[in-house]
Parts: sequence; C-alpha cells; structure tokens
Amino acid sequence: MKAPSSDRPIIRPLPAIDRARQVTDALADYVQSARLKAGDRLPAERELMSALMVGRSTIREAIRHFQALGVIETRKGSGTYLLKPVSKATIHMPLSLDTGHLRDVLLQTLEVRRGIECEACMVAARKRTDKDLILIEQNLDAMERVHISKGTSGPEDLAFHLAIYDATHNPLFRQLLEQMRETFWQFWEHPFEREDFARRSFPFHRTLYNAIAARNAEAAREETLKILEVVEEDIKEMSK
Amino acid sequence: MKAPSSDRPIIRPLPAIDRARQVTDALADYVQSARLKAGDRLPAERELMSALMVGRSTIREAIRHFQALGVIETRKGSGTYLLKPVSKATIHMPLSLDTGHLRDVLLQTLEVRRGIECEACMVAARKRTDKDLILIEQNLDAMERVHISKGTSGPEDLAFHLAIYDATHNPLFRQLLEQMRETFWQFWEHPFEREDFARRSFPFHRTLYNAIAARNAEAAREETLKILEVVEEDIKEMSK
DNA sequence: CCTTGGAATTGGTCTGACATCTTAGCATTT
DNA sequence: AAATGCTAAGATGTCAGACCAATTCCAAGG
Repeated sequence: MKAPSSDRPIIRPLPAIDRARQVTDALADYVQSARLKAGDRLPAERELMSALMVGRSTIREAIRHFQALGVIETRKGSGTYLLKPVSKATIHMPLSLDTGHLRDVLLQTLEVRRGIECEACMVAARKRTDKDLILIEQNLDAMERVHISKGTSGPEDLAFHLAIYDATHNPLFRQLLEQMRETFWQFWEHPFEREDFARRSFPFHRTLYNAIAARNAEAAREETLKILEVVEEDIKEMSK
Repeated sequence: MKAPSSDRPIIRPLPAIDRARQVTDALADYVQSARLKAGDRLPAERELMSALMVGRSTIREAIRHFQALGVIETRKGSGTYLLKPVSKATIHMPLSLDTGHLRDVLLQTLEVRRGIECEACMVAARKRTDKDLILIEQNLDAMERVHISKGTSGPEDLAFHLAIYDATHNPLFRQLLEQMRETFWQFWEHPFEREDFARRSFPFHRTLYNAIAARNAEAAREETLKILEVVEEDIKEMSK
C-alpha cells in the first residue's frame, strides 16, 4: 500500500527513464530549433549546463555521444562545432566493421559498393529529372576538363558521382556512399589519385551519363560495373 | 563573428594527442586481450579508472563513446555489458539519416536494400561452398516447416537470409544488413509479421535457393527482386 | 596599421560526494 | 527444506568544484 509519502515531492525530477536520453534529445532539439548548420558552434558546455539544468558531466557525456556518431566535433579552447545538422527525427545507424587484412577490406567494401552504386545509378536513370541531368552533365564536363589539363580528377570525379546520387531523390544513397567514402578514405582513395585510374575509367563516365540520359537503367548498371572493375584492378594491383 | 569557412576539407587533422582517443583505444584493446564475448560484463568504472590511471569521468566518456556506437550497453546498478566484440582494428562507420515521412523512409531503405541484398545474393551464388549451401537449405527447410504450421515465419525468414549473407564470405554484408534491419526494425519489421507476407513471398525463397545452388548469379538477383517486390507491395499497402 | 601581450573563454581532466538501482546473501517464515 | 523478505554491498548516474591547457579576444604599445 502506498500512503502519500510526504518526504518525497509528488513530481520527481524525472528519474523515470535515462536522463542521458533526455539530454541528447534536448541537444538535438536545440540544434533543430536554433537552425544550426554544419560548421556552426554550439553553446559552451557551461551555458548548456545552466540552460538544461544539468551537471556539466551530463552535458559532456551527451556531447561525447554525438561526437562518437560523427555529428559534432570538439576543439579544445574553442568550442564544439556541428558537422552535420541533426534533429530528434535523425536516425543514427552506427556500423562496427571488423577488418582483417588491407586487401580484404578493400575488396569487401568494393563488393558492397557494387551493390549500392549500381542500384543508385539504376534509380537515377529511372527517376532523374531534366534538372538533375543538367547538373550531372555540368559535373561531367568539369571532370573531363580537369582530366585533360591535369591528368587526375579526384574531387571532380567525386562531384560527378554525388550528382548522380542526388538524382535518385533518395538521400540515403548519398549519405551512405559519402560516409563509406569518408570512413574508408584512407584505404580506397589512393587508387583514385593514380593518374592511371582517371585515364582508364575516363570513357565509362561519359557512357554512364548517356545511359542515365536515356533513362536506361540496365545500361547504367553495366557502365557502373565497368567503372568499379577498374577500381578492382587497381586494388589488386596495389596490394599485390 | 567569423567568416563562414568555405568548405570543410575531406580529411581534417586530428587533434595532436587526444587523451580520449587513447582511452577508447585502451578499452577496445582490453576487450580484445580479455577475449570478451557479446554479453560479457566489463570491469567496473572504478576498476578501469585505476587500471588505466585516468579519472572516472574520462572512463565514463569513453564508455559513452562505445555506447553511442552500439557496441556496449550500460545497466544502472549492474554494470556495462558488451554487445559486440571490438578491437583496435574495428572500424566504426556511424550513419546519420534524416528521415521524413514514414512512407518515404520505408521506400528509401527498400531501394538501398535492393542494391545490397541483390548483390549479396549474387556474390553468394558465385562464392558459396557446399557447406554454405547445406546451411542455407537447413534454414530454408526450417522456414518452410514453420510457415506451414504457424502461417508466419519471422525469425526463420531472417535466419535464412543471414545464412545467404554468410555464404558471401564477406562479413560486411551481414553486418550492414543486420544493422539496417535492427535500426529500422520499428518501421519495416511489421510487414514481415503479416501472414500475408509469408504466404506471398514463400515460393521465391525456394527459387532463390535453387539459383544459389546452381551458382546462377543473375537468377539469384531476379528472385531477390521478386521477394523485395512483395515487401514493396506491403509497404505501399500499409501506408495508404 | 600591425604586432604583442595578457585576460577571458572554453574544452579536458581529476577528485569527492551523494543518489539510485541491482544483486547477492542472510535471516526469517512457512 | 523451500519460499520469502530484508538488508547491505556494489554498480552506474549525477552533481559540484577545482585546476590545467588551448584558443580567442582585445587593448596597449610599436
């Protein structure tokens, strides 16, 4: 039986479910309501402390939470900065991948990329608007110009593919592939820097564009496979 | 204020010697050296504190780090438990996905699954060993038995597909799809529970098995597409 | 105008204390 | 002997205060 215990207030300070969850939600909520964009600085820990009425350690652990998720970045003496805008509706899907030898990692990620990138190009071929197509062509032209003048085309190659991902009108493709590229940059970006790669993969980018322009999903898949085959050759060459 | 930074470089210089990084590495190192398995309990915070010779707040923030990455789980009053074994060689790839309406999330994740699952089944068809095939068939048989007796086959359906992913001999496929399933369970698991789904997708599982048994990658892709088409129907039906 | 120094700000860490929850062990009762 | 109830130890959760280290800002001085 529960007599109205007078020693404890009726309204408890919400110990029901993890306070940590509340704080992380509050932080995401603040980012959303304050319209913070990537690069913006968050309030100082001591400000958030008094604003949310929690201890500093709680704030710091919430910051560590988003830091681990790659959403924010802390700079000692300067502040904490937003890398990607978040809100309470943001879903976080952390992947933990056990890696073996370098060659295995490269080939395994390549297999996954084959699945995702081919599908992205197929969807882009089906769903692209005329506006998307123009953007893709602009990036392709820029890529070809740089390739002719400098021999390599790292950033322009990336921009071209990103334009295709955006043409899918499915943000997941871009977020997935961009994050994969960033995570495995140390591994798979090197082949892209080889002038060899740009030269050999060069013709397939134009044909890929043509396939997307013609709304030919199967052809888009074929051309993407050819590009990734060049990548595979480089990986096997590099780690021999 | 400060001038808006033009754009963040792809790779940014790591803060010289981050103590936090050292502690998280040390924690991952301990998990590896102690041969901890999923479900095992980690030493208490105060033990780790003195073992690693750092303050408790530092330990807690490192724990929060791995907690955000879904690697460990803390139970108040009990301890911190390992969900997935990690080591210093474990690569963490956190994805932050901005979700819109439920229907969009479902269809967008389905497009990505189409890419990954089709590729996984194709790779499985090419790389599967006889031992893999036996495992797949066992899971298929179990699934059919349960389907006939109970009408639904949620866990068994999952086990069947996991067996296929393992047959790729590429751990990334299983880790990716398992994590996606876990993250979006609240959204996409419901269609799987419909007896309707089990009935309509039933025949394609046997044909998918046959394609993998025949090492016919293209056929495996076709059958996977058929299964996902049933899923798509359910999604559109559910959110109408 | 530019440089330079110091003060203010901010994240990083440690210590200590208390609250709350879980668990295991002991004592009691059945 | 088995089931039950209670207490105490141990664990995480949280707060507070202090200090360190790095950065930033601004005013004094060249």
